[in-house]
This record gives sequence, structure tokens and C-alpha cells, in this order.
Amino acid sequence: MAKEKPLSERQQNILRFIWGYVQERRRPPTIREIGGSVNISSTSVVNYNLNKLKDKGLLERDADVSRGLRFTEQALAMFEDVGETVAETVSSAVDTLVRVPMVGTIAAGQPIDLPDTGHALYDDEDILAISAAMLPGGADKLFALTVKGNSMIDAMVNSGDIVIMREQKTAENGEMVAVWLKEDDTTTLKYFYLENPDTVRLQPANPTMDPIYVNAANVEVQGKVMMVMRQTA
Amino acid sequence: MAKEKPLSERQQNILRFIWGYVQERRRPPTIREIGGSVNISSTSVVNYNLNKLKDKGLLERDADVSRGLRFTEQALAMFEDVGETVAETVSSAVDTLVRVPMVGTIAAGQPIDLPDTGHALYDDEDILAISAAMLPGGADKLFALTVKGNSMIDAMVNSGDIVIMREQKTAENGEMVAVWLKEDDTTTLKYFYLENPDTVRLQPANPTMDPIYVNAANVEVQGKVMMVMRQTA
DNA sequence: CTTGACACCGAACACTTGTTCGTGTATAAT
DNA sequence: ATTATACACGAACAAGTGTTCGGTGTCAAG
Repeated sequence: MAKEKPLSERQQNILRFIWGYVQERRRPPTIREIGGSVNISSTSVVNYNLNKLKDKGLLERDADVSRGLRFTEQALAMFEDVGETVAETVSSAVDTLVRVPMVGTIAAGQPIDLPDTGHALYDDEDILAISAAMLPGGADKLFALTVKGNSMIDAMVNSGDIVIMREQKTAENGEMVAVWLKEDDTTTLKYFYLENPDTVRLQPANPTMDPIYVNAANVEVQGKVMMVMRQTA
Repeated sequence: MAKEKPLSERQQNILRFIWGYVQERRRPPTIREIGGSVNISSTSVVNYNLNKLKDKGLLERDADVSRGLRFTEQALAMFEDVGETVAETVSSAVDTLVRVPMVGTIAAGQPIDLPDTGHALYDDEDILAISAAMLPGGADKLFALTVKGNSMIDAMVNSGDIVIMREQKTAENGEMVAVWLKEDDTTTLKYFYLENPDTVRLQPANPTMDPIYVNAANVEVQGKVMMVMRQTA
């Protein structure tokens, strides 16, 4: 792309006019309509300026057709910065969401049923949407479970709470995970620490409660807890 | 509007072609382009069919200009029913979200700073978006606070959790509320019960903990707790 | 069988629209 | 002083595009 000079005032006015015209009439303007709006009486001056805007990467032109103008993505981004259309604003807002399927429940006495790959099959009402900033790492392998029973109070998790998890078979120290304790037939949500190759410390979220130490062979990591949500109304 | 006959196959094909052409090239097609796409060799037959679609309320036509076609809202709704455009799908998805401003913190030793009316002024990064189904009653008067300190563990709320609240000065029995206890200089989050006109029972969320009974005059309700969210990753 | 409505068609035409040409002015660089 | 570039302009032209006209064929109703 040619090295860019700033847009002239006339060129800015042309862009604004084209934008407004497209919003209102759902088609691009003609050379003569553009000229009329910015007080250019000659079609060749309009043509010259449109070619400058094309050189600057803001317009595409189709030759030898009527109304052969189109904004480039760069130009559309420029207009988005100004926030001029609801549709584009909306579209960019949705890019900042992740959509998490509600796939079932979690209770102490059974391992989690992990979801099948992908969740395009879920109905909208089984999808929980939330700001992506709340769930770093993107939407990959996320699912949500509803908690049944009071057995996870040590994790500061109540019955009825929603736990959002990311499928994961191993854990890093300090991560909150769902683990299935094979000998106890129990699922628990706790912070994971590998004390030594044989021993795992599982630390409750409630800081007033003591950790438990279990044999590493007894621990089956089922997922990383990304978020807990409690509806209170 | 004239009594409508069903669209002919040719007319359906014309509408589909126009739709696809507009999506791809960002301008309406010419009479001749339409004719070429549906095997009509005569511009007057295309003209005749476009006028029929206009009579049926599906197109608007501007006379004596090139590419003077536009879908009516009725036609756009028809296409939406088919779910053909991302923009409209996205727009309807966003209608199922609420956007909650993050306005500050909540700690035991101070009353909440309630936000000013409206939150159009907040930056995007201070807005938390979440499925509307999770927050019944709509977006009115919602705000979010980050918890500071461990003093709300009895509410099953950890330091760092996010509390979403709706501004409210009174409470119904069974609602979880933020209350400022004047004599104690304390904010607490508890389930509210008016035991008698003079006495309020404040019930911790943790079912293993005992309630407190306070003089109703000592209690200042500051908002209803709608949701608690804990990031664990 | 006749009539009217509808759908279709080619051709001509009028108008719209984009491109090209030749020219002029101002400014910056050489 | 000269040259190059940017910007500007009116006019002419070619091509694109929509409208109109006169006509044909099919089908349903009377």
C-alpha cells in the first residue's frame, strides 16, 4: 500500500456521505450524487478523490458498473471506532463473549459426566453466555455443571451453584480442580498441590478448613474449575 | 396491500439471488444481472416480476436510478426466519444478555458506594456481560462489586469474588441482601427475615452457621444480591 | 368458442452513470 | 527557472441501466 498522507477534508466528507447514504438507501451512491453532496461539480474530480481513497485502502471500486463502490474492512473498522452502527458494535461485543453449555450436575457421590466433543448441538437455553474476560483461555473445552448437595461447602460451593469447568486430566499446583477420589467414591472441588510424587494435598477453598492428603494414585483429575456462579435471586 | 398469491418459483429465485448478491457485493443487482441469474432474457420480464414483488410488499423500488431496489422490512423478516445472516443472529443473541457495570468493591467495614443512575458512561472493560436467564428481572439498577476481605465467608463469599446486586432499599423475607449494620459499622451479606416489626433475622448462606438477630432500626438495606461469581482460574 | 387475466418476450429508446481528455493553478523539489 | 506532483475543473463520450411498446402464449371462466 502506498505511504499514506492524512485524508483531505474533502475526502473525509466523501467517506461520511457514502456511509450515511449506504445506511439510508442500502446502496452506494453514484459519482454525481457524491459530487452533489460535497460541492464538486465535476465527475472527474470525484473520480480522482475516490481513486485516492482506494489507494489509501479505504474503498474498493468495481470498474464499469454503476455504483461500483464498497468500503474495505479497514474503512469499516474506522467507522466502528466511531461506533456509528449498532450491528457492528453488537458484533464486536459478541466477540468478547464465551458461550458455555450447561451439561448436567456435579455431586459428591459420582464422577462427572464429561460432555462429548463440541457443543454446537445444545439448545440456546442450555448455553450460558458470559464476558470472555471472566474466563481467560477462551471457550475451548468449557462446560457448566449444577451442584447437587451440600458436600462441597468446603469449596465455598453451595447446592444449586453453577460450576464452569475446562476439561483437563492433569493439574498444576494451585489450580482448583474437580477430582474423583477412587477409594472414597467421591468427587471434590479443591486446590491441587503435588506434595511429592506419591502424595497430593487437596486444599479447601474455605481458608478456615484444613487440607486433606491423599495418595496420588487415588486421585483422578476431571477438570479445572474456572468459575463458580451462585444465583441468589 | 393487494391480496397475495403465493410467490412463483421465479419470484422466489429472484429474491434469493438479490439477497446473495447484496451479501456478497454490498449493492443491489441490475435488472440485467437478475435476468442472467434466473434465465430471463428480457429486461421487461424482470421488470414485471420486480413489480409483482413490490406489489406483494417485499421490495421497494426507486424509479429511474440504477440498482433502485431495496428489501422491505417484511422481506428482511422473512429472511431472518431462515436465519440467514450473522448480523441479525448476533443481534438477537445480544438481546438475551444483560450488561452489568463493575463499580467498585464491597468490604465489611464500610457501606457500599452505590453507583449513580445509569451506567452508559462506563468503559467496555468495566462491563460484565452475562446471559439474561441468570439474572431475572432485567438489567435495571444492576451493578457489580468485588469483595475485599474474608469477612463474608459466612455468606459463602470469598475475597475476590464478584457480587452482582440490584439497588433496593427494602427487602422481602428470604432475599439475600447487602445490609449496613449501623451500630457495628459493618456491611454483611445475608438472607433477610423480618421476624417482627422490631427484629430482623439475618441468616448466613452457609447452612452450618447460626443466624444473627438485630434491631430493625440498626439495619440499612443497600441492595439485593442477585448473583455471586468466583473466578478460580 | 370467446374473453380476460396473467406471464412472458424482443426490441427500441431514454436516461443514468463512469471514464477519459485536455487544461489550469499551486506548491515543493531540484 | 524548471520540473514534478497534487488538486481541481468542464466537456465529451461510451457504456450501463431502467422504462416503454407491441406482441405472443397459456389457462380459467363464462
